[in-house]
Amino acid sequence: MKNKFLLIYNDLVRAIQQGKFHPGETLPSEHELTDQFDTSRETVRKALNLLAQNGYIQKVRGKGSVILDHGKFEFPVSGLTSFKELSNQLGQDFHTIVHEVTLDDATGEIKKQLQCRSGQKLWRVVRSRQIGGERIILDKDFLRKDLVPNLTKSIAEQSIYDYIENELGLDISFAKKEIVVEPVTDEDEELLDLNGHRQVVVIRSYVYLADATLFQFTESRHRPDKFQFVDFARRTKA
Amino acid sequence: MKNKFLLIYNDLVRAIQQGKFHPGETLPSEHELTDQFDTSRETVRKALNLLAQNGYIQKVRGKGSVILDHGKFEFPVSGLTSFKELSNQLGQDFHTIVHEVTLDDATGEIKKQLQCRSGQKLWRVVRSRQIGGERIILDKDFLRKDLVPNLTKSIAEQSIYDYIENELGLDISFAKKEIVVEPVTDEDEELLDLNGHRQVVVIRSYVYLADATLFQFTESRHRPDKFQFVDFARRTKA
DNA sequence: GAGTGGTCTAGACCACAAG
DNA sequence: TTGTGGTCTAGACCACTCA
Repeated sequence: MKNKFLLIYNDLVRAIQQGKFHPGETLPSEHELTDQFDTSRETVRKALNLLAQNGYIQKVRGKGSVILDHGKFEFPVSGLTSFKELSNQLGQDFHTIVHEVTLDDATGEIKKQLQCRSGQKLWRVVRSRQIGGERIILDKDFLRKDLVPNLTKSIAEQSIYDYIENELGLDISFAKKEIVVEPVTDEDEELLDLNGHRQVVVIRSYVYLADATLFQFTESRHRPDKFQFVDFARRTKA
Repeated sequence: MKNKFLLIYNDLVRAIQQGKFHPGETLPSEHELTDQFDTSRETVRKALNLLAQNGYIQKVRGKGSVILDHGKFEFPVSGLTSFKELSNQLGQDFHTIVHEVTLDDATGEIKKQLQCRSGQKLWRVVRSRQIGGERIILDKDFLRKDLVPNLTKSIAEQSIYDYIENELGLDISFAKKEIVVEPVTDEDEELLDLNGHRQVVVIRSYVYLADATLFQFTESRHRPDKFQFVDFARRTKA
């Protein structure tokens, strides 16, 4: 970690999580933090803006940076968290079942969605996620072969994100998601323990790298009674 | 509009929406924009960071600010958009039916969620949202009476957000949301055209003002076949 | 009036991409 | 090597809150 503003950010997050500051209280002023961290005010402000973006504080002009009650909300399925990170956080009884790791030609809808040229090869990965003995989530991933040359069942059993970021060194940057509810398919029936449910919650994600190339499309199908999505949204100014 | 960086932001958004820049192309460099807008580079960067946050561009070191295909995704229920704004955007056949505008004592779960003192009065508003002749959404709002002294059926028929922001001058700033799927209640049966559906998608929102006071709790219950949520998420750095 | 955060400046040096 | 964005600085002035 070499970025000064990230150091400050992490310091403050830790301090808040350790309860050194309590919800409703204010952080030290920007001027004080500037002195404490021996830096410039703009750098402190960069760190504070990150804290605000992530729901730790709310900056109030004339008053200070107010600590928010961040802990009240966990973020189990929010943002770009991968399933592996999730299971670590929740520490429950998780298991991944890999049904398919194949290499196909890009066709039809998927091809259009991934903006592929003709002849582009795509990895197709199908996995069930088992939680507490029940298969709750069906994940169907499509990844561009030119960006991810090798993919094995064992990688899919661990974390594909881990592999992509740490082994391949690709930088996953942002995603667009759509959440809808749809009737169950035959595939859902086969690969999930639906418990009589006739609909699933479907999260379709388009995942981009830091250089703005779209490289993955994921369809994540959740049994509705186990689905939760948490979101923290700041209002965009006109 | 007096903020220079917002001026630049709005200029660039307009230019992108008008197709003066196309997806995949890059914006003029920060140095060029600094000259064009006769400002400092940090101010240009503030505007560009806003564009990136809102999914218009992706900044790539060494290359430039790449235009993203923003238009492919509409944002019908994302963020803090109110129902009124929605109907304007979609230009469909919308109608709001107000069932209840009452003043209650804060009690039980709601009281805890809004962090109220004893004796705090709360507005309780119940509305159905009719789209294309069908009652699709049931909105139940709870607002703090001390912050919103007057609320009428006619305000509830228009936009409560409008009233709060433009009439009362309160500054709605951010919200925490939870999305889950739940079985229908008797109230849902009565106030929605469920069309046989046995479950609804429930969005619970906690809405905060700019000074970090929590002032509203909303439960928005959607018929699943008409529900859609769209999200643009940037990865948070460690 | 003192203290807070919000905006803006004019420079500097660094890391990365592409020719 | 040139041009790009990323970080950082040391100041300035403004808008707001609160005593």
